[in-house]
Amino acid sequence: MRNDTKGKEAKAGSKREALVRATIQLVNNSGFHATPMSKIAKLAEVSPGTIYLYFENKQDLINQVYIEVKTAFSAFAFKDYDASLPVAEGFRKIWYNIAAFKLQEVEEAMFLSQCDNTPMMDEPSRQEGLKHLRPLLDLWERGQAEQLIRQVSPFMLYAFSIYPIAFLMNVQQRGLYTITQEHIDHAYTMAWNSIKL
Amino acid sequence: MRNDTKGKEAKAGSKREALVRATIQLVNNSGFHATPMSKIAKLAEVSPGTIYLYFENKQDLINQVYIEVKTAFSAFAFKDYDASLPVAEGFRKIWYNIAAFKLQEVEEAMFLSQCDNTPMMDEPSRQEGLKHLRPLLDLWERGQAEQLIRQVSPFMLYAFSIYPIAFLMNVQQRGLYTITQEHIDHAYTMAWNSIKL
Amino acid sequence: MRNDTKGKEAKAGSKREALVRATIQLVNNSGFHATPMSKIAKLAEVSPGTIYLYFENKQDLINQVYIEVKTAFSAFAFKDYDASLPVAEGFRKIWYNIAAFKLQEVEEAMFLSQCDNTPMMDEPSRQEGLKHLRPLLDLWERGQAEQLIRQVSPFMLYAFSIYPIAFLMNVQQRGLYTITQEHIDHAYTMAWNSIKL
Amino acid sequence: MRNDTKGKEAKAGSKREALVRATIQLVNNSGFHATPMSKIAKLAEVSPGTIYLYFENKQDLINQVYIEVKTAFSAFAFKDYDASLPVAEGFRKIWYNIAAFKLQEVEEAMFLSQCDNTPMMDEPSRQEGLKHLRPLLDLWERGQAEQLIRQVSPFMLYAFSIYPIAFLMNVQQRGLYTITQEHIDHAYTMAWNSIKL
DNA sequence: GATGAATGAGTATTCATTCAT
DNA sequence: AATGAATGAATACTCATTCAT
Repeated sequence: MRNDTKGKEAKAGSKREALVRATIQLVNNSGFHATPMSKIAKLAEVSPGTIYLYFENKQDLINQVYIEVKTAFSAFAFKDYDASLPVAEGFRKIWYNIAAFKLQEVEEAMFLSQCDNTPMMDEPSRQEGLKHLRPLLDLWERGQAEQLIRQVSPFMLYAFSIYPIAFLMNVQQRGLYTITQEHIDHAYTMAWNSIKL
Repeated sequence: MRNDTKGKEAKAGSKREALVRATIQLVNNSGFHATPMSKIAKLAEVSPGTIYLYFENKQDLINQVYIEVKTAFSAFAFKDYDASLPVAEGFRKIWYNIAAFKLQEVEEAMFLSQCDNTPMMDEPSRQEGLKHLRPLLDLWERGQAEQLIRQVSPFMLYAFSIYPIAFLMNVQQRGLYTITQEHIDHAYTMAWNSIKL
Repeated sequence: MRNDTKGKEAKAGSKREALVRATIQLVNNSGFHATPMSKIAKLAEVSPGTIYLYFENKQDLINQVYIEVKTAFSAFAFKDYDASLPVAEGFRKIWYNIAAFKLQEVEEAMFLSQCDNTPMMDEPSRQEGLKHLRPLLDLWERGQAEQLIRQVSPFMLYAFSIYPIAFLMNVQQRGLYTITQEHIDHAYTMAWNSIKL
Repeated sequence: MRNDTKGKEAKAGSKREALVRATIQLVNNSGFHATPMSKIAKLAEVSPGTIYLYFENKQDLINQVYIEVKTAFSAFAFKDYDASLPVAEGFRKIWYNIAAFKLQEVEEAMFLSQCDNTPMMDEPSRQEGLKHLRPLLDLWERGQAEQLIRQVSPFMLYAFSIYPIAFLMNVQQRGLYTITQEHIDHAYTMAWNSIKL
């Protein structure tokens, strides 16, 4: 059912897509430098040479994948979010969105986590990725103006309210811990308690 | 003036030490797989062949370095800590110790952070590294029994009170943020607020 | 404005021509093996696949280009030459023609020079190219019969009277030397002095 | 007789030497870009990786080989030459030396010829190679001052008296022509006739 | 005829590891 | 213990060639 239809249904761009998916998966399992291009090609059912039709080189490949996943992440994070919401409600919305992403879209989330904690990413792409958080930063600023949020750097707010979710995801991924809806609700409370005034 | 004194001042085992230091530094800058053994040897002023007198292979090298740094970390974390201290005081002590480590011993801290967020470490070594946190887990258990600490998994407590420090360190390391004593005090409050009942 | 006119002005066969021109230019700059087919196609504003409509493969491509340029060369060399001319006059005519070719049609001349000094050409094509010099060899034979030209192999006559022009062209091409009409006249004298009796 | 003694007699530097010889031979037969490093290694009976112990990369390899062969060439060219000799005698000496080199040390000579007529060499190395001809240029200058040599650029003198030898070598190498001592003497006369006043 | 996406064999180069000294 | 020259398997990337459209 795959080979026979490949030429037809899998139109333009499908190979690029397959490569992106393969990259995420393999980098998650082995890390960037331990993942050969040939393996990526094989998993994507594509010739090694084909990679270079869509990406300039290995670095460009993860750069592009990173941007793409980061974009998907923020789309997810701000889904149904409205900047006119009250601060507490807005934060709750975003926080639950991010938690949902990290715990459902595990592959993507793990990939981002590795990119963000490793020297494999080059600085320009990292900067590019940061931009996407703008609405959250704006929300926090508003919250601080309204005396609802602690008067500390957004880095600090992020560290204590968002970053912990990544840890929980990692731990669950390694099979050490299983996160239920109740856990998530607890986690939200802890996040909010740490940043609220 | 270098060669002639090397043999004297740098007794037996000094080469191992130099290799460990070199590994930490280079892995921080480039990642595990992007760091060649030859570079490690060069920075340690040692022949490539010598590495294999002290370590079985590359994987064994980072494994050993990881354990070593993790041990140093916990020694630091529990310095002057006494299990008979009241919970709040005990936590404060440990938390400030860990923060001091992360912000002063940056090289070691960054190395651990990379090990913990990357597939470069094998599972046994990872497990080995976890053991060192025992006293903190005990403290939390006691705190929960005394109704001082939230009734959630230690993973959750760790995620919201300890893990954020690593983020702050990363951000400072990248030159995006400078952490003062005042920031640390704020951070402590946020950490405590998130886990206290 | 490019695509719509291509089909009109550049009738059939124009693509082949463009490919030949592109090949000459690129091989001059980088050598045969350092010139990818894709680059040739790009410079000729043609698809890579199109090359194989006109040429069997890469080797066939330079073979054909070589023959073509060699043919153009001899047409140039024997322009206005008449086998009934006196030997000295006939040689002068041919020599100046060749000099003019080498110094005016630099692209073609450099291409030939590279083909003749490199293992990139296969022997059959090389032989094919040699045939074109027949009239010059005949002239020399006549000159020897008339005791005007040294009794040595035509290879020797060629080496000392014709081959040097290629060197001058190379040197001028590299910007080390500029050749004026006066230089050419001197060169002719030197050529003639070396072969005359 | 080779394998059994390899480890002993073939001390330091022997591998480099073998690589240089292999490079000359293979580049002569196939050209620079058509010669894979692996083939060079195999012919030199050395591992591919070993090449990079002695040479930075492929370009550095031919650069070094070129300089080395060019140096051997000029040592040969000016053997027994004494700047105090009369011009005609000095030129005869050098010319015969060069002819001897080109016709005896065919491998080296062919290698130089290919380097000098191909874009494979980078400009710095080419310049470096040129320096070696100094004594010949000095001799020509003196000859011009003494009204013995034509008042033309040394490029022209070289083109007509030295460069032709390379052509004869090529032709002989291809099996089209066999050069005897008598031919050489003729050639010398032709060379001298072209540059003398 | 013409295209250009796709291929996969081939290439330069790197690097963990060994071993004779 | 220590060295470092040597290895060769592995890797990123290129490019001649094909073929479905």
